[in-house]
Amino acid sequence: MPATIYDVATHAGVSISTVSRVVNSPQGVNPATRFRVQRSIEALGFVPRADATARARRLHRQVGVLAPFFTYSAFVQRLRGIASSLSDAGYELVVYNADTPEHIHAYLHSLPLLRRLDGLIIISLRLDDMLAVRLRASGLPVALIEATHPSLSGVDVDNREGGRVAGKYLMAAGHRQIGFVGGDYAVGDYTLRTSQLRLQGLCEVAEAAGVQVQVPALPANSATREDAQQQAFELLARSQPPTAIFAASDTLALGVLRAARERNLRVPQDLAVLGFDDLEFAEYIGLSTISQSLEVSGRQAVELVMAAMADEQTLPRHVQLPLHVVRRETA
Amino acid sequence: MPATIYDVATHAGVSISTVSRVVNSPQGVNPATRFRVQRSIEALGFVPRADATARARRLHRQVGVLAPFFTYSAFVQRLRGIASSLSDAGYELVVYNADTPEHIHAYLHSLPLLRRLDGLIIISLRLDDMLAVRLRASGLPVALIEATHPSLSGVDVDNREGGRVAGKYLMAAGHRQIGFVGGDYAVGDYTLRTSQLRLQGLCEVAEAAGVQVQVPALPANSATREDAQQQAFELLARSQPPTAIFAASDTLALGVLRAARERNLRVPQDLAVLGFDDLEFAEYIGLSTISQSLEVSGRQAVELVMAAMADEQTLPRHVQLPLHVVRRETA
DNA sequence: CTGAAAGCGCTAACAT
DNA sequence: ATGTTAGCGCTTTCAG
Repeated sequence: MPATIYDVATHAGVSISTVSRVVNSPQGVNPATRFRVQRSIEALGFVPRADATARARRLHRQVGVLAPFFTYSAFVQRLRGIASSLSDAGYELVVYNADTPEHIHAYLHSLPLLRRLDGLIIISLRLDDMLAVRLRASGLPVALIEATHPSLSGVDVDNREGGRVAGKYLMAAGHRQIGFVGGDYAVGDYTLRTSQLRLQGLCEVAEAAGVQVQVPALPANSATREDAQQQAFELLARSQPPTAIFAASDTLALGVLRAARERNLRVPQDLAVLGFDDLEFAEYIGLSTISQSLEVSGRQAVELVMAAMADEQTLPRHVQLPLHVVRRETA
Repeated sequence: MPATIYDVATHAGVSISTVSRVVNSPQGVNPATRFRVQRSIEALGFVPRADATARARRLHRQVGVLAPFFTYSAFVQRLRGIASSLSDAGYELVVYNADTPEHIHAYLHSLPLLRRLDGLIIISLRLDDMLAVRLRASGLPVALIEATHPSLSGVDVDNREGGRVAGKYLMAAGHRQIGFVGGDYAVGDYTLRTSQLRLQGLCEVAEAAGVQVQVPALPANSATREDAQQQAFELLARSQPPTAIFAASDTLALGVLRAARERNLRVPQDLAVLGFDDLEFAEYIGLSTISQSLEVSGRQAVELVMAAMADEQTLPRHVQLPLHVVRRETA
């Protein structure tokens, strides 16, 4: 059994308060006593147990991340930012995998009551007003990533603007027939419709310039590479196929690339392909894409929860990250 | 403030013990009383606080994962398996990102003493005897992934055999000049040398068949795509370049693929490329590779820690996962 | 079947 | 400067 604060106190011939003090505010204790206690601490290998400390302080030094987990690789990128900021701040990261609406619901309702977390970061989940307000009232500091809500702090990007940026970029390269491939990952009522927004942005600028946007007839209610491939096949089979395709995510772009290869289309000469996200593999495969600074969004979210943790009354803050196209080889 | 067990007790006119009983072992409580208490629980929205319960039970329902985090995407795949098994078992997952030897050291020494975790899964870290024995003695149930040690449970694959499998596969396809591209991600003394082992396996079977293995002159002390690309360039510039390259990981294979493209080599006609890991993107890009069932390894590790948690005295178990080649388009 | 009371290992007033 | 003591919110003997 590891040593407790009582063992140290006995060993050093002082009270537990003194031991606690030399651990937490050494300056307030007599140097001689402090030294003696420190020796005892080392001799016994004493380390305050995190749970006992957490309980007494009512501070757990853990923040949670709730997300429709590995279904979408952008998650990992954001998590990387979260993890490193959190660890810099001396907090642990606990991950809640929520792939189904039921799981999400359960977590969202129990997490605040369990009181094990100092803060919670919610990724890529649309929250309705009731839930947002309830979370806000629960006392558990929250920050959103990708989704936003007036009553909760959040980081996001302007997805519609992302679509515009993509459209302008492709038009500037001379394309007059632009295809779109998209789909959102569905998690019931929590589903975020970023793909839709990106399409809207694309349409806006295309329409203004008199350029055609071709959207697959297939329902875009999924976000896998396979779906994207099918969508691309459909587009490419048309009488006047697009010369460029904007995919709503890098993962989907992979499907488009594959479709192009199977149809023996050269990229970007025969078909330009532009993704969205700038995932790690995008650089690897030379995919041109719209970067949304995923890692930064994670860091920002940590700042936001921290702010909420520091002052529960503080007003929600919203930050919008910039978007920019990363030109590589596919468009 | 959320309701406590005292509030419920008062509300129902019973003692806290009774409330605790209806929550934890309802069958031992008079149905009438139980019903009354249950009504109070619902009325007050009582949920036992996880930290208080954890403290009283000395069971936190959290297991940690320590790994040189996002440096290697195989991590994510394994984490997926861990996360889902853990959540099935009603445990939370806390992630410790340890990119530097210092961090790793610090975590390995503090985690057992902090006593916040019920178990720990350590990924891709070589532990020396002293550390392994110390961990074993610490009382914190541990399971290793990718590394193994006699005194700790672990899941791994036979990396040397992986190299053999790769070599045989490539030779069966007729290759007589096989290149190798490799490198291990370095984390000081904790560095695992799987790339080396895979190379050894390759050399074994190649030698036995009188086939040349070409290894880059560059020191392979890194594991990035860029390094792999440089290594591949070097190999391809030789007077008798390899007709196939075995990359020690899928990520490295990406670099080889890139090098091939820049040299205008058709894959697999001019150059066959075989990876290792079977990461998610391998399927996307049609990369032939050696699968090592990453997700399964995560699930297995959870089983191992759970076993260790159930009985601290239990002997360490070691499981070795099978390897198989996944034939796709690059080899 | 139910209640009283002793922990769990700390921190943080409050005393001295 | 240091010690005493009351929590923190549960679980779990031990009595009754």
